[in-house]
Amino acid sequence: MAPAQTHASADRRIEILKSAAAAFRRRGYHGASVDEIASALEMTKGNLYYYFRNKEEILYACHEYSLDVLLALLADVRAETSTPDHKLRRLILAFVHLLLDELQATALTIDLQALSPPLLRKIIARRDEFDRGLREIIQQGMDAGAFAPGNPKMVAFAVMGAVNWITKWYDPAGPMTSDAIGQAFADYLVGGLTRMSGSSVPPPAAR
Amino acid sequence: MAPAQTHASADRRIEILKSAAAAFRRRGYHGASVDEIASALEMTKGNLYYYFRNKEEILYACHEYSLDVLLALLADVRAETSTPDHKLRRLILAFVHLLLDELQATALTIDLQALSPPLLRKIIARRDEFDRGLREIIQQGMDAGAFAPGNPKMVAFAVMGAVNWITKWYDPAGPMTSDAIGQAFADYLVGGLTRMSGSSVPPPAAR
DNA sequence: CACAGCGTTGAACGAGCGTTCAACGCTGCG
DNA sequence: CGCAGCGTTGAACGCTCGTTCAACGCTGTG
Repeated sequence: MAPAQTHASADRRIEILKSAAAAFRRRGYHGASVDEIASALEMTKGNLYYYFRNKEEILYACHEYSLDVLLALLADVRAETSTPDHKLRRLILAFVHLLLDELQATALTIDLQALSPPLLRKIIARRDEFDRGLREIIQQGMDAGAFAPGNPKMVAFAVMGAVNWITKWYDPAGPMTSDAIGQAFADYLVGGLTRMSGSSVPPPAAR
Repeated sequence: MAPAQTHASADRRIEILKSAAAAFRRRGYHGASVDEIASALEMTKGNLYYYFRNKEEILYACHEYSLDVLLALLADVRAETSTPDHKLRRLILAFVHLLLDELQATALTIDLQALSPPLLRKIIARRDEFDRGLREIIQQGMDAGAFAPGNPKMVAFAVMGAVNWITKWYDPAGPMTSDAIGQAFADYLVGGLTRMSGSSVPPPAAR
């Protein structure tokens, strides 16, 4: 009946990850204490070690979880049969939504480099996978002439930066809902690439 | 003869700040040890306390220094008598250049929230000043019809995010020079806003 | 009722790190 | 030459925090 759980109460593990992600976002990996993560859940820090081997494994699991979610989204968008600009738009909208409403605004922002090399490599490999997917969409748009020509790698980095940076200023109590932010970002980041007609309008004045 | 120095060897202080900024970027504020900062300069950690009261003051000075540089740039650009799109373009180009070549790729990225409230407030006030300046330029462009209409606050956040994020992936030994990155980002981030004619072309297809 | 084992506790340990400080060498001035 | 003081040293202290672990309660099963 209950959903598949590899070992001990997977739900509890996820609660811990959410608390940890929030703490890591606020204070950074080294700044957040294990005790702080536990207290927020009204458990003792010793108890965390029943679910995770150590603090690093918690960080690793946070990144894994975020990447699971984001790569699933990417696969979803890729499978669509629509134009690159629709794909990019949907990707940004959903990314912002996931980031703010599901991932404790934390996804790819927290200290990757705190991980030891073997774990680090695994995370980087998957993050690169996401990057490549994003670049592919942008490249397709450029090839089709729907997007202004440019370096898709740089554009992808710019998009990722703009979106991930939201973490730094977003205030759930602020005037902008996560939806409104997503719309505004998609408008700017996709609209800015899109050339009016289906054909070749020259790139903007600036050289 | 020597340039103005408030107290003890200002040059030495700046060397320390550079080392600290680099360490903070790699490991984060809490992850970087005072000893690590000192060792990189072949000094002992005790000696750092001759120049700074404590670790927090070093972090504070890093932010102050970065903001000095960036606000000077902003004032410079503001004083120009050119169109908003030229201003924005120049701001981005120079920001990228400063960030990568002068500020150890560290500017606004390092744990602000590690600062105690009084210091934090001072930094945030100046960062907001920069934000306001950026928004103002964007607003002017929208008012003049040179930029597509939108929420200038969101656009400003997106630009700041894209640029500051460079820190996370930039590799001085990589294929892209800081200049090339600046060009690519300015093309995308400004070009994306710019509407073709001087007048009112409707915003892109997507709603 | 007895037993098993999962989830939990809280105390204790040990390492790392920020910070302090008394003492030292070096440089330049009187 | 002797003195003053700046810049530097390195050892020591104390606190925080990650991690360990033996012991405990609770729940459900035989």
